[in-house]
Amino acid sequence: MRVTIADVAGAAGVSKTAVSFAFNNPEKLGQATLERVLQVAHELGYTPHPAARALSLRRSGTIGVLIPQRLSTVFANQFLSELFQGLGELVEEHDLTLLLVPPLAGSLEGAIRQASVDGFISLGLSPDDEALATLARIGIPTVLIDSEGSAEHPAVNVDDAGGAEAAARHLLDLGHRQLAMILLPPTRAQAGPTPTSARRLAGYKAALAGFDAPIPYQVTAGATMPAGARAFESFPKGRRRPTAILAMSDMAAIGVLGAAEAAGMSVPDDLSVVCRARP
Amino acid sequence: MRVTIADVAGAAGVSKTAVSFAFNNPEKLGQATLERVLQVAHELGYTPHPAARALSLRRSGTIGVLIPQRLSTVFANQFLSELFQGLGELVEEHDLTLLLVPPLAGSLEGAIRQASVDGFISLGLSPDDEALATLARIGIPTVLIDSEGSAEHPAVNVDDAGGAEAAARHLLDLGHRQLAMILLPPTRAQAGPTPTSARRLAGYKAALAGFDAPIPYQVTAGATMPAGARAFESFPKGRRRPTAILAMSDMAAIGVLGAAEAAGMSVPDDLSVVCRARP
DNA sequence: TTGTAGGCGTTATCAA
DNA sequence: TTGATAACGCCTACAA
Repeated sequence: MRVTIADVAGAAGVSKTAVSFAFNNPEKLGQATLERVLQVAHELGYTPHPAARALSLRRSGTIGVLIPQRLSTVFANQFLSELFQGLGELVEEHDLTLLLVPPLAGSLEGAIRQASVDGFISLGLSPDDEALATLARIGIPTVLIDSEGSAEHPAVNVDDAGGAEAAARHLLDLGHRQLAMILLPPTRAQAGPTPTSARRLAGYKAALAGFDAPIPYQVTAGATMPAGARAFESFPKGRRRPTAILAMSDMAAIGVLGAAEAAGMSVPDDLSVVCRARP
Repeated sequence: MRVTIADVAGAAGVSKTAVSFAFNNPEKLGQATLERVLQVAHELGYTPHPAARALSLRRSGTIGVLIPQRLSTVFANQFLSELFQGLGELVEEHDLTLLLVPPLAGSLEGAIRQASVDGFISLGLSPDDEALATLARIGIPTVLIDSEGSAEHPAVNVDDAGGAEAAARHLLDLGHRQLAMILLPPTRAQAGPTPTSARRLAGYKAALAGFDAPIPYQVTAGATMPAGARAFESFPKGRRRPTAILAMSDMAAIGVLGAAEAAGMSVPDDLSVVCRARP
């Protein structure tokens, strides 16, 4: 049986209040009482029950991270990995803990119910996901990352357009005029370019608007090395051969590097390649 | 204000028990009542308070993972990453969630107190860590990974000796007789070989015992590529040149690969290299 | 089938 | 400074 505050109070010959104070408001207790209570508590191995504490304080001290993917895929993802590093440092500063909340038996909503958290951080949840509505109804503060914000849920997002524009301008500033863009493929869910792809493309175009360069060659490639290599093969040859590549996917860019090397080209001497760390 | 079970009961015109049953023992309710309660609960956005539930059920539905390192370092570690993949799948099967518990303000003990968990999995905690004693006193079931087990705490560990023996035997079976071993360096904390290094070395020796091979060349190298390259440089030349390497560190092994290639050797034609995925 | 009441372990209010 | 006592929100015998 777990040692409760009453056990400690009994053993130390004081009231439950005194024991509680010993842990939470030590200054409200006499020196002698305080020491005795703490001593007894330690001997008995007493620790406040977190759930009882959370219930009473109406605060659990943990932040939940809503993960729409399976937990197993999270750790392989470079972007998420870095995100967690930052989150980890941040919550630590505030004496909080992180609760990773992947879908429970396929459903995020079920998982949300289980989780005793003070707030959620949601990763890339679709804006129309049921879970977000649930969260709003229950009234748990939630911040979105990588998805469209809404009235009840503020969002933090990567500046796709700005980043893309900076990347493109960098190449143009270097003097490159024959560019090639490797775009992200549409996802299965929806036809047409993904919002991310569209925003980055807009950024590229914004940069180009300030320069007198021919329209860049465009090709779509999945986020894999072979896809990147195929994209490289598809580039125009001769005069219109691109001298710089804007790749939206890291993996595709790596594929380009390999293909370029195989073709006897040197990066960055013969070819410049820019990409993003985001998948 | 959070919607409670009483609010739902009031709105639906039933008792709190009925509402509770609707969620936990639906079969104990009449069809009509059940539907009405569920309907009202949904409209009001009611969800059982996890802390209250945990307190009452004496079970929180989450497993804590005790991480002696800072959370930020965890995601960079290949071994831990794979471990989490497995853990993630496992807890999911049982409708549990994983709570990552890094040191809170530098102290694991403080973090343990915050965490409302049914049990802990501890990663590489030193057997004499205060936190383990605390855990035992409080009485939270705990399993150790990567550390010595004890009476109160069972442990799950990598079979260092067995794995090393298998690796060495594999090379010997391939016909190699001139082996080199790249051992792990002692940690700063203690002089002499680490327990891991010692167990693997014992495994290597056990394999060698069954073969008529000269005593392998031994060199110690840190878990870095340059250290591996230096180890390669230190190998004997000529007749006693090793034809196969047993490396205890992946990174060192990669260093060996690079150095071998630079030296014009082909792997595995001129040299065999075996290593382990564990850091 | 439904309702009443007590307990889970803390914290916090209010007297003493 | 200390000690009862009432929340906190839920679950669950037990009784009706």
